[in-house]
Amino acid sequence: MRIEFRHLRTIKAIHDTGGLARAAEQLNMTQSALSHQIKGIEDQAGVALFARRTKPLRLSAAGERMLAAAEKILPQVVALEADFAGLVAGKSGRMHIAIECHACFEWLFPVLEQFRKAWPDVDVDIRPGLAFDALPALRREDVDLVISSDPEQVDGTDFSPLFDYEPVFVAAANHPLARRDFIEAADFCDQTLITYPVDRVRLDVFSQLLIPVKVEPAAVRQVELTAVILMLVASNRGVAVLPDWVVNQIKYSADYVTRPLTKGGMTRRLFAATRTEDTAQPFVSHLIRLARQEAVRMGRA
Amino acid sequence: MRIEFRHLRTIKAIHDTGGLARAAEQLNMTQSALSHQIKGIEDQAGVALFARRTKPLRLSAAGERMLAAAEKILPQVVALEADFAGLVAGKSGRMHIAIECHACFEWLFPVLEQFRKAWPDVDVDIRPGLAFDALPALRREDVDLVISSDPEQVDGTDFSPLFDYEPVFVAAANHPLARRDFIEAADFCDQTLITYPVDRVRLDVFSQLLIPVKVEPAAVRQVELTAVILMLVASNRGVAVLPDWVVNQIKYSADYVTRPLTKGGMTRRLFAATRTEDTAQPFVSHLIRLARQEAVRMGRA
DNA sequence: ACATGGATGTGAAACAAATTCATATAATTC
DNA sequence: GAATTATATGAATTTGTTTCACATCCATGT
Repeated sequence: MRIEFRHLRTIKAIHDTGGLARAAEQLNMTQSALSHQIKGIEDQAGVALFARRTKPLRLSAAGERMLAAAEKILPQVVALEADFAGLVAGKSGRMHIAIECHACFEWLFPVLEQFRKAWPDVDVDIRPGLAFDALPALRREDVDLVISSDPEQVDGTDFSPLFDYEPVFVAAANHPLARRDFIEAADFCDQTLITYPVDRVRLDVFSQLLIPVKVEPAAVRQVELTAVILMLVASNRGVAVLPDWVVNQIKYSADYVTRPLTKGGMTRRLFAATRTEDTAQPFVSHLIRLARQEAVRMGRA
Repeated sequence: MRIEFRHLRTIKAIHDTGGLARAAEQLNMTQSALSHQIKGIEDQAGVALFARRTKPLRLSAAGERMLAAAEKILPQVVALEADFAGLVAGKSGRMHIAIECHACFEWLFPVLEQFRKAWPDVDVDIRPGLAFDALPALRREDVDLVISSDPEQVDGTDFSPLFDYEPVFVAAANHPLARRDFIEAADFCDQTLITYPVDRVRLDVFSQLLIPVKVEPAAVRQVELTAVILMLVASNRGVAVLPDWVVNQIKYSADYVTRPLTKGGMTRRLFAATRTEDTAQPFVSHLIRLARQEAVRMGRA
């Protein structure tokens, strides 16, 4: 017989109540059961847990050590059980997020800051490096939410719309294309296009504009950070296409000009993909609500 | 079914080995048993511990939390079991000491310092406030060793001789009795006697000298600290009787004079009382050996 | 798609362990 | 020292865990 929590609870109860009978009552068992239990541990460990010489059973040296261990360990189990209870009640959980849309970091981060305050027991994280393959990762429970603009009809996966955005053309104020009313695919063929370092199919410019008409920019340069992309654009090292809300926040700068893509402009919609079973979880829907609010806030900025 | 160590071990093994089958092998059980076990916890807690969607069974959010708890708790149990093993092997244990002889603090403390280094896993303590009633406390396992000069023939209690000492009369150098060759009981009847604040029967002067011949000092003043007793004696506020080894250490001072009690001097023997079952414990006998060595050292001082 | 191999899940039976019941034994109190 | 209170013990019982045998499921290659 190995030591089990049961035994720790028993030791503690006997010590607290100062007797087998009272301890048994507290644990909803018979005094006999406890006696057998103690005997079991003593046989197994080969040490006496109690001084039998006296009547109101007192702890021996070994017993004291076991009690000390019990007082340290039991609360941790209680915490674990409470944790589970929280998980069941939807008060705690995990919210690991994959972002297909590279620029989403910008608005997601402040949203998560808010979220953390509302759900302190939920384990929040953003998992980069899943730009492609994000939906399988969702199924696999590697992540719990995927930000994507390409809803797919997958069984067991819900796509909740977050907000619409417009991929816009960005160029330096003195760029030749800056004078156009709108930009077309063909305009890119003699341009250097600066993009995030992800697969082309994940970039709106390519998937929505260039690939369908088979236009290839003169050059493509991949840059990680949004701020750097804008810097390069400002210094006329190339042009870019970014979500409107990224550029909105620096629109006041005279260095950049934004122009719609195609005559009427292009509209895209961002979705939060979640497992159907999780969608109803209170903290999941709350995060989605927060994201929508953030979109409104960005629109005003 | 409540959470038990078994379950923690299971979770950890599955995570470590990355599969039920391998984990089962490591735990010397069948894969089926683990499957049932997991189901048991999941039913009980109402949470899924694993993501069943994938094949190489992966931990879910709840599972990760349980694993975290397991990694924290299991080592503590191992420590407890190691502790027990040490207790059995006699490498660890408890050594709570009661001193009947109030002045024994002086030599016991350095002995315990040495002892602690040799037996770091033994829980050492000196329990004051048991001056009387010390032997029952030993039986009761309140303490594990009693320093006493009154061996009693008690069943199950061993008295190991430590060393002999001589209770000596101490007075200021200019005290009238200082000129005597030795001191008798009758000499106390017009003196103020300074003693430790304990029951008279525990004081050698009374039990060995004054009580048998029914002599009462003019006054008795009780003082806690040895240093203070000597200070008072030096300033002629009274006389005292202390073990020779206490006075030896300050003998060079011209302020005090020591004289034997009765013509031939009085000899007393100090014993260590232990429970018979414990006497053979290696650390118990080692402490007794250290005490005897300390006596030799004191004799030389 | 379909077969295949590796891994997990499940029900019934076997097994092991913990608990209870009834009662003995031991320590404490008056 | 009798009464009282507290712990121990053995056998029976109940409860819980593990095994066995087999069903299922998932991933992969064809």
